[in-house]
Amino acid sequence: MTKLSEGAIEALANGTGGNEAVLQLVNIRKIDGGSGPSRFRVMMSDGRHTLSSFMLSTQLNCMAEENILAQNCICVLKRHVTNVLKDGRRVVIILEIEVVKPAGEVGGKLGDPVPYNEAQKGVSQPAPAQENRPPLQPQNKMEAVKGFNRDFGKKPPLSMPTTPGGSSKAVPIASLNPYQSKWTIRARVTNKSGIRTWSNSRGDGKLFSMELVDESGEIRVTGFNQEVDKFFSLIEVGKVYYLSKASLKIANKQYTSVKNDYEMTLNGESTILPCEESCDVPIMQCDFISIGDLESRDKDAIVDVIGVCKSVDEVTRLTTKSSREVSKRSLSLMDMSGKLVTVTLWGEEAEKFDGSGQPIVAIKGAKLSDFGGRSLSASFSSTIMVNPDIPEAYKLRGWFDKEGHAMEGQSLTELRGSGGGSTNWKTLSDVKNEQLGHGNKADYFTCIATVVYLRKEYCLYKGCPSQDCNKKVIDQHNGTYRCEKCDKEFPNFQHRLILSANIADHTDNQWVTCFQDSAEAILGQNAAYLGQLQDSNEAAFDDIFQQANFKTYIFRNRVKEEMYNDETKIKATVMDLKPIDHKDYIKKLIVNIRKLAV
DNA sequence: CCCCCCCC
Repeated sequence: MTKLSEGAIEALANGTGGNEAVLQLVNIRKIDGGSGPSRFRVMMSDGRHTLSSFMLSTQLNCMAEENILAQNCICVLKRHVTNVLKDGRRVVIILEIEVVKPAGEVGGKLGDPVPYNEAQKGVSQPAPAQENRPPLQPQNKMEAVKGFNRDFGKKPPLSMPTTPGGSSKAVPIASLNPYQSKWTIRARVTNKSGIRTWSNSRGDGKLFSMELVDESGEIRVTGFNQEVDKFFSLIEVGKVYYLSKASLKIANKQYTSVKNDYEMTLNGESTILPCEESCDVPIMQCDFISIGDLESRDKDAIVDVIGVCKSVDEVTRLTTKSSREVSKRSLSLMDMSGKLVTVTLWGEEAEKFDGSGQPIVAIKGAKLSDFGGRSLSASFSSTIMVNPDIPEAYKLRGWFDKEGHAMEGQSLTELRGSGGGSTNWKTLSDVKNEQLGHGNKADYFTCIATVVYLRKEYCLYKGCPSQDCNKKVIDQHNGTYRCEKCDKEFPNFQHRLILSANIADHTDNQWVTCFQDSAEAILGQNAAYLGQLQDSNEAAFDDIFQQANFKTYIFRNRVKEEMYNDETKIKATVMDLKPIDHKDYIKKLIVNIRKLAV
């Protein structure tokens, strides 16, 4: 029998509620979120009182939508903040909640709770303390120390300071929303961009952005034009500021790992003041995932990782496809999963990185790539911390010095190319005999093979014209083309290639799929021209396919098991191909012959 | 109001 935390509702209603209260959900209701995400209002009971002024933070909406939070379920309130409205009423925003008994396993309403209302507050003031129940204590020590949500409305606790010069209190970042405009937060700057300019059809200007953190959460802030002039030079990474009044809008998650549904835009009303006194605002909010778990994450996911820098490469300069010069440095991180992953740093981060002494490196907001299996890229929005002063870092340091240093570790990033590791050369029969690509992960191999057949049917498709989308568009037969991915209609499309090729070596043959770049390389023509030719000159189009046959290349392929109506098949995709460098190839053959001779 | 994430 689950026991509810009697008295918890009264404490929460008075802003003195702690965490870990066991409550029953009495009612949950979706309210119109206007232009923002929908919100859920929740009524909770502690068996004695009910209170309807709970709001689910939007991050937890899925718990309501998936019916995890449903009428009658028993929950533990793990983390919350209290917001005081203009009229003095309090709203309890649920930041973290755990269902300990699902709705289906609870018969009905527990006890006979009556609605708690503000009127009772004055009368029953000391009542809860006299009762025979343990006081509500946060179980988590960290929360007890930081405890910004206890004692709300009494003396200002450490993390809920009085604003500079003033009467009001700083509010937690997690409580910010677009519907309240008069607030001050106190937060630490964890990341600050440079000044960037832009120019497009909608205008031009300059901007900078930064990331802020406090005990409750984090948020991204952007300043444009005048706000750049006003605030950019004031902001220093690592320092704490009071920030008042800015616009909140829905964050576009595509571009950031900052865990907040909103982001902030500085406006003419905004003020930023450095916080001079020392305080316990955290350094950074990270949600580290184990390096071993990177294997199961999707490509392009934005993740936080921490590991020992086992090895580091020299910095190199390279020119990008768009002929930009950039510095690059790769390093290898290992954690207690015993797995290693290659991380690429760019630009200034690459230049200034010092990996000597195998430091602990934490990266917030790294992008997961599927290059060579799994690798990470620390991009402009990432924050790199060397030997950060956080518990995870000390734990890893201790582990590595004691036992981790002796481990070989297993890399998720397959080394290949001339530097570092060796190319995984296979014949096509090896690929089948060794069952490459079977199991959950993809395998990569390099082979020398000859194109023996190209399927010219369906090799061209109408692709989305927007940059880097490439998704197939739907011809609406009214002169417009719809892209489901961009959710837009266009007056045009661009031809893209997806070419099925049969390649063969002396051992076997294999169907492979070539996308744009590799297909263009095989056909020796670009997709736009092929698209044009397909409709205008069939003979010339056919000829291109004839000419492309029986040419030999070095293919780097990826093989992976895929499901096609209940049947698993191995799908091979060409990652890249290049002509044979005969000098290199002969060297390789000589090495192979020597091996046989031993 | 931006949204650049690069290379093998």
